[in-house]
Amino acid sequence: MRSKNRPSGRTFADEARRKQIVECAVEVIAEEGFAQASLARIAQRADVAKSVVHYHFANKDELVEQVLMAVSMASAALLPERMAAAGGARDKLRVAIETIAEFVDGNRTYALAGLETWNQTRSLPGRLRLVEDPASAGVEDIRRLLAEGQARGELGEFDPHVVAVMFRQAVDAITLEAAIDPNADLKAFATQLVAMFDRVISP
Amino acid sequence: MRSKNRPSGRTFADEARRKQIVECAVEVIAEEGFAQASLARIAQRADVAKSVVHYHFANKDELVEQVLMAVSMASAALLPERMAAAGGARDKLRVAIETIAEFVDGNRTYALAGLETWNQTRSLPGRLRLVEDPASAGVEDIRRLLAEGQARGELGEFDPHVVAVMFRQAVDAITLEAAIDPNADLKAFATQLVAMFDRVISP
Amino acid sequence: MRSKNRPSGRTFADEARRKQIVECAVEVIAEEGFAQASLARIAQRADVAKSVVHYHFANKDELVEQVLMAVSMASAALLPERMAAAGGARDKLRVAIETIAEFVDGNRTYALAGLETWNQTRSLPGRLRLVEDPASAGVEDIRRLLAEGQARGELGEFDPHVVAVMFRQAVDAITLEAAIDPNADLKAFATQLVAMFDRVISP
Amino acid sequence: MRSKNRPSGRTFADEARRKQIVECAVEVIAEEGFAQASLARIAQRADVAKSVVHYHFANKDELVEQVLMAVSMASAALLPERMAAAGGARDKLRVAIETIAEFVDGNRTYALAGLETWNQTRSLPGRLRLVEDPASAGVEDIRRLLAEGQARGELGEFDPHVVAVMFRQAVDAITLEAAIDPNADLKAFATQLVAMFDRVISP
DNA sequence: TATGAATGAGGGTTCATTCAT
DNA sequence: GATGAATGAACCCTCATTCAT
Repeated sequence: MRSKNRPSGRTFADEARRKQIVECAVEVIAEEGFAQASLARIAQRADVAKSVVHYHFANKDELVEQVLMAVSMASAALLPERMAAAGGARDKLRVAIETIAEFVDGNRTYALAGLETWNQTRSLPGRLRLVEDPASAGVEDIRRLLAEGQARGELGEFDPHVVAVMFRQAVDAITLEAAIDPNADLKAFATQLVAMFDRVISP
Repeated sequence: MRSKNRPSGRTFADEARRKQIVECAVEVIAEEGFAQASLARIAQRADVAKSVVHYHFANKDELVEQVLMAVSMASAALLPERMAAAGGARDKLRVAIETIAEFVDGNRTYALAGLETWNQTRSLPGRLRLVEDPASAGVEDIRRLLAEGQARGELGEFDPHVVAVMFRQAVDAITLEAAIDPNADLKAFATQLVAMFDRVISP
Repeated sequence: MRSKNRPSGRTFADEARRKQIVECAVEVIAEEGFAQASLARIAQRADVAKSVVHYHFANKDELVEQVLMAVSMASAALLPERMAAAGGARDKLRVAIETIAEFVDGNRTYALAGLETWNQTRSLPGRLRLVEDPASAGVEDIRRLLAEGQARGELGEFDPHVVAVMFRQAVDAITLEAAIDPNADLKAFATQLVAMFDRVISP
Repeated sequence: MRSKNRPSGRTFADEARRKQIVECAVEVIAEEGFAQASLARIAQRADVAKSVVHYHFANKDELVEQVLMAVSMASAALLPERMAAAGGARDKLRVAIETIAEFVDGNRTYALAGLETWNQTRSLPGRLRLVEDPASAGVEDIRRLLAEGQARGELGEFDPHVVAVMFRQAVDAITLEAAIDPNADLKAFATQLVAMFDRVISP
């Protein structure tokens, strides 16, 4: 199994196949749900044999991990850059919400797959996590951003942990909104979220 | 199958067994995850044969439905009464959050099982819902409460739908907090949530 | 188990229950097929508990045996008397066909249940027969009737065994005809059968 | 599942395994009865895992369908050709009976499996048929043959439907004769059947 | 008498995984 | 690189049967 023996020495073709399979997994998960996303179903969608999936991924867990990775990559593509460009903590939070909403809007499949997968593989006591929370930009990062904003006097009084957690929940809410109603106006939804968080963290 | 022949005329003993099995299902779901909660695993926990579960429940869906019911019952026991007793919309929201946090705190297993089950059975396009969202007290109810508060001039300017959605997310957040950290101080968490929502909806 | 301990000392009520259950079994078998006729389904139809069936019958085989018996009894009620009243072998055969057709016509449920049950319990090498062929009045009896008719010079030349076998098949054909087409004119069908057999066995 | 992806593009080896499994199913059905022919039992006889059967057949119905097909193929191999070669209707009927008897004689397992399967899957009101009656060469075909013979003046007076039905019953009778007595002289049995039908349909 | 409750064996089916080619 | 074939474990479910009450 290449993926185990020389993790960094993969062929281009290799890499392409992997990406294709992950892509198909994302689609199946988003459209039919995580529970329905069997290897057979994914392979069928990729129009390859079931064993091809096992040739490229050591086991299903690795594929799921890559799905999470792929979604994480895709969603976080613009985020750091844009947040860095933003002025203060308030602006950064606004930009984060808007960017994520924009991403979800343009990549509903990825977003929904990420949420589905994340929910189904959430760390339960005893169950090991595969990767870090992909879609939420990291609760801890946000918490720190908020705490620093408070320290700088830019933000008002509130519990940074709770607000950071609710930020992650807001991200999920955007995706859920998209899943429930394919015609939902996510931009407007995001605007209202920004307004809400702004009211919470303003001095 | 009693559950088919006389759905409303169940024996005490019958009902007791059903409750016991539902209880075991709740525990397995909470501790090992919905996907791991096979009938075999649940029966094993109840220390009965697999077929006993089928004797008391027509099929797995009925059992899952009862799990959702049980959680819903348990969580909603005090909520309506307390909310009715509360003064205005702000107070009602505060009471709701505090009551739910109190419930989750005292019934972490139930709360987590509810969230797990709810996530796994969430309506995907094409998938039918069994029962209404149990843990969240109904987004629509909250939205109406908020909208009426605004109409009365009691509350400020904000999008009632978005805030209602975030209220549901807050409820989930409480449960997740409890799941992630068994020692989490949910009362404090709830207090901060109340503060946050209060800032959002105040005039 | 009464039915085992004192086979001839059954209560009236006992006997009535048995008959009722057998009757329900007949109906279920005829309407839904032998394979679908589980004890649960039969008990449900009789509006009694599944265990009641086991109280009155040692096991399922005994119930099936009784079904075969009941059908046999019902179908053979008039046959011997009418055949005895008939003149020669040709007349006896005619009367037999007509009587059976009449019975099937008036008791399609019984007839179909008999055929279904008989087919499913037919003696395979290794499998023991429960009772003798109920619906067909006995191939051997017919063979003897035919052979004696030949010996007496009343009938022509033909193989009594083959014709007897085909007589049994004719009986089944009547039932099948009724099963396939609920509006089939069995009387006419029987008339044609009589004509056919008459041509075969006439001198 | 090959059988789903490319139904007409099966490998040789694939086809061989399918044939082997069908063959084993035929044997189990013939020797132990249709009701006893579970996938486990069939797989056991084929000396493969139960899941192998599911790899080659989508479900049990497809396997049963193939059993019916196989029996049908085998039994009808020579029939059309030989009947076409026969002169008139009387000759065709004679050839049909003799050919079928010959087939049953040389393929008792197939014949019995066909009869068992056919009986168990016979259309009850509400039950769908998988394929057409395999073993009986089609009642309707025979009826037409007879009616045309009558129209041509080649045959005498009789009900073509009833005689066609009895022809099918004769075919079953041959198989049953073989099942009841492994040493039965089917050739002689067929000869007598031919004589019988000849007497019926001759002018 | 009657039955509610329980059970183990077995049913068909799906699945992730392995392996020879 | 790729895959067809096979597998065993586990899944949900049905069944005839038993037994205490």
